[in-house]
Amino acid sequence: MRLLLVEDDARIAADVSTVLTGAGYTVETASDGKDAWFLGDTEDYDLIILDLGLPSMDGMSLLKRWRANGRHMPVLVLTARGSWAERVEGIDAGADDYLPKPFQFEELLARARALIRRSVGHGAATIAVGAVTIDTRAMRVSVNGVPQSLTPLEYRLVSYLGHHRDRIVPPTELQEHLYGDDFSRDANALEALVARLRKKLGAVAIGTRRGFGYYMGETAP
Amino acid sequence: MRLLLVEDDARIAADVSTVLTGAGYTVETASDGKDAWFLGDTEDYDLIILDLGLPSMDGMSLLKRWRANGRHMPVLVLTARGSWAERVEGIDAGADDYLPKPFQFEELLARARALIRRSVGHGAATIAVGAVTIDTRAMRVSVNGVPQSLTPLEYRLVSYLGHHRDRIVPPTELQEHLYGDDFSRDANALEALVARLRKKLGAVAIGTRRGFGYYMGETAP
DNA sequence: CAGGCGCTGTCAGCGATTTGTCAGCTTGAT
DNA sequence: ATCAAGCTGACAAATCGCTGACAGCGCCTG
Repeated sequence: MRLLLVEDDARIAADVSTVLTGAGYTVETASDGKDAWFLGDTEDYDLIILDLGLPSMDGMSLLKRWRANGRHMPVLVLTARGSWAERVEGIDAGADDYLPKPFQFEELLARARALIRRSVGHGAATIAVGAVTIDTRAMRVSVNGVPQSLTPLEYRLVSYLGHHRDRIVPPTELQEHLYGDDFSRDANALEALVARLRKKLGAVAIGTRRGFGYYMGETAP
Repeated sequence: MRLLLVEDDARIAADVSTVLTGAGYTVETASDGKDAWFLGDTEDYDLIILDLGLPSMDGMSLLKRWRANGRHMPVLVLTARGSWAERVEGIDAGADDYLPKPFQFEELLARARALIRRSVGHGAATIAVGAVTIDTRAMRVSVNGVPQSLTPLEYRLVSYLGHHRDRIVPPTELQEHLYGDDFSRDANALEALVARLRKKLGAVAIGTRRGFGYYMGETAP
């Protein structure tokens, strides 16, 4: 984990840095606003610890400018104990957490852990099979990077096949998944659906094993 | 946005609930640990506000059990002003933020906003999508800089879609977050609401993906 | 307390899209 | 070569979402 500590008081910076390093983080330090701005804007940190009241650019503007530039890393703001109005401003400027000075190092560490823990695990759930990519979060499917417009039923079908890639899925299983317990449909409905899908995703995207079912990906001959 | 407030003191619960509702949230309340446990474990909330010291199960265990079950919605913990050691414990148990009582309602709101926007992945308090700008702090929406007067329900809808921009939001999810557990309404109520909103924000502000849901922003065809 | 107003849910009808069905065709296994 | 499984294009039916109108409700004002 890589942290940026923005703090102008050299002694505090050294102390905090020591504690953080001791806790297993890689710590870089910026002592003035310009450095901080540059580093925060160009480098990737897992967390930035930002002291308000810096020379050459105040911390609040720094934070606002990072956010305006679309930087989403977690930021923990350190500040002198202030009024709640000040805290509200800091939070709305895009701070993720706020710690009044003086603070216990344990509390700093706990909050740092919490922020880092929260920022991971936002992984995009996408499945890629051949040229086809399924973004399950956005419910969007693309072929060679080109987004396709699928109907709800079509999407459910690729999604199911994608989740069960490299496996032959029997038609009965697909019917069950697509239509639930509603038996009324002709067996051909599924075939027609597959045909329409292949037209959008490319003929090779979905394979047929005669007598067994459909599949995406690789299956033993 | 749908919130769960866990608070055993009925008067505090009523006050806080009123404030939150006024700020445009859908608020549900649990007054004891068992209810809270069940709701937090089975329902989808954008934020849980948790008072420590409940009858029948204390807040800290509640939080730990949710986390152990893999629930990672943001949780804001309310507690009597305590030692930093207690705060550290709360944070390590999985709390996302911590607010000592007594507190100013503005600060509660600011922290709630911060947690919600962070959990959906952006840093700033205003959300801009196309011509539409949502100021979550002032609860104002403008189109091309021109402020619009929205009804409370309309605001909740844009707000939710804005927070989840570039993502298709299924109608069921919207119903849940607009109406809470009161699911008595006709599906058409939502459609009517969208129609009214489009009349104010412009037809292109909110997109429809037939069979999937509504969205703001880019979800290329 | 009455009246008015704004908000929101319900209804009914309309297009447009999606999906099932049918009929004929292609393909692969034996 | 034969036959059944699977494919495809066309058409019809079902579904979904949009809209304008209306009504009930709560709230404010006079």
